[in-house]
Amino acid sequence: MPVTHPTDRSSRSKRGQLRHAEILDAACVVFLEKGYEGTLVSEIAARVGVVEGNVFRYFPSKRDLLNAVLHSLYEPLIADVDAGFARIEGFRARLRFLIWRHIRVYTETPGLARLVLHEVRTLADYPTSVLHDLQLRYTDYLRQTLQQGQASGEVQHDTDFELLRAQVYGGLEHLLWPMLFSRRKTDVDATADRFTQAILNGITRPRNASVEDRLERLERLMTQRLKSAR
Amino acid sequence: MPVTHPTDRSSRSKRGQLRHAEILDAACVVFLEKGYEGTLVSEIAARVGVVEGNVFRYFPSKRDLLNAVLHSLYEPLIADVDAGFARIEGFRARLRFLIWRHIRVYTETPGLARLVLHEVRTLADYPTSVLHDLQLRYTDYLRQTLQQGQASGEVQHDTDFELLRAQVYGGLEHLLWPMLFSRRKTDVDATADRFTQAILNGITRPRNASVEDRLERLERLMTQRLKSAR
Amino acid sequence: MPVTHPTDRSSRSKRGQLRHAEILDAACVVFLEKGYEGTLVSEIAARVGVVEGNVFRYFPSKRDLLNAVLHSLYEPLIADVDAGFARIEGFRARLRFLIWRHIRVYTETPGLARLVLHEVRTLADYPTSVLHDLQLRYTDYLRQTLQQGQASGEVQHDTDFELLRAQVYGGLEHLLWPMLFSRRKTDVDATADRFTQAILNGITRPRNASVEDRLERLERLMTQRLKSAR
Amino acid sequence: MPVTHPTDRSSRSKRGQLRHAEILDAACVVFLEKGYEGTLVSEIAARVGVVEGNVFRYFPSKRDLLNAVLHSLYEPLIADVDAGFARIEGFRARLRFLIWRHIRVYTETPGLARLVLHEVRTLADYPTSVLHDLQLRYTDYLRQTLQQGQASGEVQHDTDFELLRAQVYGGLEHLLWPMLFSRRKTDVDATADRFTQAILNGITRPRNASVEDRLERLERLMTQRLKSAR
DNA sequence: TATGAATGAGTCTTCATTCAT
DNA sequence: AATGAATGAAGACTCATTCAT
Repeated sequence: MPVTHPTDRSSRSKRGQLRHAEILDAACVVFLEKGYEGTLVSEIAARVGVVEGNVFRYFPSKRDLLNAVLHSLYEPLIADVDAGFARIEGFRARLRFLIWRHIRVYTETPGLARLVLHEVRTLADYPTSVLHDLQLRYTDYLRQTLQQGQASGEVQHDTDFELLRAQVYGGLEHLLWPMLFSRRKTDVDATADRFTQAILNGITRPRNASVEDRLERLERLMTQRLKSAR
Repeated sequence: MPVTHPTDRSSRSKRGQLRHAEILDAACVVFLEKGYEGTLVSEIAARVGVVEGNVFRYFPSKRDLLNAVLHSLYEPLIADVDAGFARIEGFRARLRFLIWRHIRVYTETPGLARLVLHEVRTLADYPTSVLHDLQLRYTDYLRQTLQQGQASGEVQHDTDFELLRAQVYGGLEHLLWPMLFSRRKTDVDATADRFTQAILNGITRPRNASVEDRLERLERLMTQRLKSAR
Repeated sequence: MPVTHPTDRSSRSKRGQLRHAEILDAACVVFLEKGYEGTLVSEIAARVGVVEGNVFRYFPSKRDLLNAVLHSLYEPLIADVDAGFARIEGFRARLRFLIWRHIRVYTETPGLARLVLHEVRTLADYPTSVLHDLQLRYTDYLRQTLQQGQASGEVQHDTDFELLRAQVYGGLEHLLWPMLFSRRKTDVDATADRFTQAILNGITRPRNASVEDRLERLERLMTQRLKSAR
Repeated sequence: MPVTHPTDRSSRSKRGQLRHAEILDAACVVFLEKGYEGTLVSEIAARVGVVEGNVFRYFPSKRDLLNAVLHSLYEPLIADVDAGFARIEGFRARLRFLIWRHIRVYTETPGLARLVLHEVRTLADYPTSVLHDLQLRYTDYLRQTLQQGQASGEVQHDTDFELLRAQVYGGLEHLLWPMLFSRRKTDVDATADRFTQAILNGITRPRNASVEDRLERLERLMTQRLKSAR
């Protein structure tokens, strides 16, 4: 699954590849910090220590540079999720993992969410963009998890994936957004637990919790009586 | 003999009020379509058919114009929600109403969500902005609804409002976002039902689906017992 | 010496004359405070309580309004200097009066000096302007005073008026300019005395300070001589 | 690998330095001719033959450009005055030199005085500006000269430096101002002589010139008589 | 491969002045 | 005589991108 760029990597010298990476790293930092519009190509260049125009030797446009940055951030993330999937089994555990991992994106790469949601998705050409593909791949693990839950009977059969995806990623986005600006550290595990719980069971009280208890007791009693009566 | 300013509504002629409204309408269209940064004051002016500078007779700055637009969109929305609350009773019905009404915002004012979430909230001064107040007022109905649900015992007592709000509005945002670009009409009622259901009950199958089955069995047993006891 | 304006005064109603004066007064305040460029026609209008465009019914342009303001300020000033001249006699007393009166302009109408020197004289058409005439009339009293001093033998016959005028008004301008921004009150009389002294006698020590000493000695000698001669 | 900015002189190519100088020269001409407000950045650019925005590669703002212009004009001037001071001794000669040199500023750099006095000193931030420093350095030579004159007994001990400075630079400004618009050449030396004379001795006739002569004669006579009488 | 100069199309905002009513 | 809407010509500053060297 090699990363490919419009400019053929093979046609670049060792020095050139280094420069390419330097610019990418610098762009990463600046884009995450300032967003797309707020980022100046000149600042990226200055950070690398090259001249403004030189950036365009490596990336045809600011937008292409952004795409490369997104690519470089998403690929390891997706790989990490993939590894988690290989390690973790069970519908509930996997759902919780996906949520937990996503929260970590917010805490470890603050700015990525903003960049993706508030800057890039706005651009008119989003549906055809590189980012769209990356997001599809990233969210596909949730689709698999849902299917697994349905197969195991833990999840209702008619649960809509689109809706679930919206709930998970949209909900987390709103929940975590304010954190980007607050000083408080987020308790990743606790937040993941609460959120997963809400997704799984909703907010209503199991109305018949005590009913069940009573039923169970009754059944036990009856069964004993019936046995002993025989 | 008070000093009058263009912003004094009282000091504006019929024609002036009309122009004010025209500019506001045009700004509304353009802001919703292109976002804040993407909007040119010159385009708004052109749409109305006046010179660019004339816009500033009515609104001191581009930002003020945006605020006026947001105000003009939110106020009737909030009023409508308020009316709904006066009409509708019961925790479940109200929750469903809030969700249903929010979906209608997306279908009837596509772009508002994007404008609010992807453009304005990004601006550094958001917390002190007019929009922030409007959003607080808008989302407060959900807070009331949650409290009502907890009071009536339908909702778990420890349900976090922040989390619920994130789930509802964040989830709907993600769910409805693609609709802005698709041609399909959204079935507002069906979507509201499904979403409300997900929020209330989560996605897992109710473990106690067989309560009735078991009751039936118990009844059968008891009946037999009584018969045999005779 | 009636003040004449491009718009014939006779063609204006009583109300119109009042408005004319109101605008002039307001303009006076604002021009003195903010300078020419810094003054907005709209602010003048607002101060009067009329609409921006209405100012132009009374004064064809901002520049004309400025001229009228300068006129209204200089005429009484010149009249006052004239009255002083009728009252005061003698070269030295008159020179001191002119200096003293000019210092009062700075203390009583701060802003006029700035307006004249730093704003108006800069304009390319200064030499042909109304202001130029007013300044000529204002400074002519110094010319008369100089001639009087020369006639009485108190002033060197070849003293250049241009130079004297420059020394007096230029020197005072520089001396008093910083005062416009400082909080300290100026001692008008003391300043006038010092300045007049500098103009009259320069800064060097009178070589003949000891004339009286020497006269005294001579008188002593003569007295001794006469005594011994007896 | 330091981050380089256009303002780093070291990071500029030969061509860049040339352009820098070209812009500075053009700005010098236009600022001196039209003043600060009257100067358009676009005109400076046009004069150099570059696009308007390119000016901002070399000078961050119009105001910075002005400062650079003032710097480039004052520094050689101050250096020249300093050299004059090293060459010339004596209170009178130095005062005359300062006046003479200042007149040459007006004849050789017409517009500088206007720029400094009528445009820049007006700006609100003058006291903290580059110009303020330059002016302090420039006028400090007069302060030294005054002290020297007082030390040698040629100048009254209570002469106020503020007043002298005002007389010299304010007087010269007024005196030379009309020259900026006249066609006549100024006789620098003659003007310097006259002005210095006025500053030193004022305008009044040495009332007791003949008195001294007579006294001197008397004293001589008396002394001789006394000697011979013994 | 890199530099740094140059471009050009904005972008919001200001304000004296005119004009229809 | 007054209103207030409308105009139009700036005017400083930005920034992605191109290009000659």
